[in-house]
Amino acid sequence: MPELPEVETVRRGLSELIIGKQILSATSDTPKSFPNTVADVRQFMIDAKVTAVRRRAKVLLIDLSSDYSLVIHLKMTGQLVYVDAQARFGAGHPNDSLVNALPDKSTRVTMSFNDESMLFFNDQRKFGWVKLLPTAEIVNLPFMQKVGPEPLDLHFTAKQFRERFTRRARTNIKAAILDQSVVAGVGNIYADESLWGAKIHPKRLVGSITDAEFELLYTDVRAVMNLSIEKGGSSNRNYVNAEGKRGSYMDFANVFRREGLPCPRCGTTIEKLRVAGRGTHICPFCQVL
DNA sequence: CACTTGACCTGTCCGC
DNA sequence: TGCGGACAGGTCAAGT
Repeated sequence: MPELPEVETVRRGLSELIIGKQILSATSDTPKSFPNTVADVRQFMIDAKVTAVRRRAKVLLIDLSSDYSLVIHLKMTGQLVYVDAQARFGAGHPNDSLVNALPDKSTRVTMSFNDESMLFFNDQRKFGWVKLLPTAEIVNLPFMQKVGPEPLDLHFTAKQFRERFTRRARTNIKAAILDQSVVAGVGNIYADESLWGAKIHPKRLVGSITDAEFELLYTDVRAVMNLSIEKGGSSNRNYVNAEGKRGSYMDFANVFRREGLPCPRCGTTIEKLRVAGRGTHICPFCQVL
């Protein structure tokens, strides 16, 4: 899924597309994907206007004028795709190949707005979810309580970054950096990319990593995420932005899904291994145990 | 507590 | 062409 840069890309897109619009309908055939009752939807969602679109870690928050919010996690294969009235009804719209097919068999939630535009939550694997909750209760959710700091926060320092890892000293760095309670938003792609950037082997124990290496990792996590946001995220398989378009970060990836190809830094053949239960890509020359 | 593994789902790809 | 198994961007609930 969508890691921080992909969710941020969706957030930015939706901010431009749905703020101020009034929700006319919201339906789902998949209770697991959208557990709220019809009565809740009617009372707190229908006729409400979108007031803001926010993000915390990999969670997207759509605030409504009812003081409720849609809390959305895309997990592995979730998409939020907006379709405007012209794309729905007009012929030859530039977007039509991607958005005219909606809804499709992976559509889990369908919403419509007062300008005849629509928003679809699609999710092939059904791991993701949309939940309608009072805005004030979001901070009390268990995930929100324990999630770590935003790595792109201007006030987040390298020292704070390093100190977040002390609790996880006895595990490997890949497992630790994927742990959302350590730092928010890093997933499998950006874990591999940033560890390559900092020349740290993903199996290195956290306790063995030096301050200088943490400084590099801090810099690379931020650099990789900023670049990916600039490129509209990574479309490894399913990911698309709010307009149904793919991101291009994978064209700039150094190791992720590049096994068998040369390391851009030294030319050594990139290898794939398994670390923390996840497919993991390294340069065996740049990243040593 | 910290750490590891399996479960949740659907779809695709790869080897036989 | 079919079938079985591994694997896929994430998190949780169980185990130890």
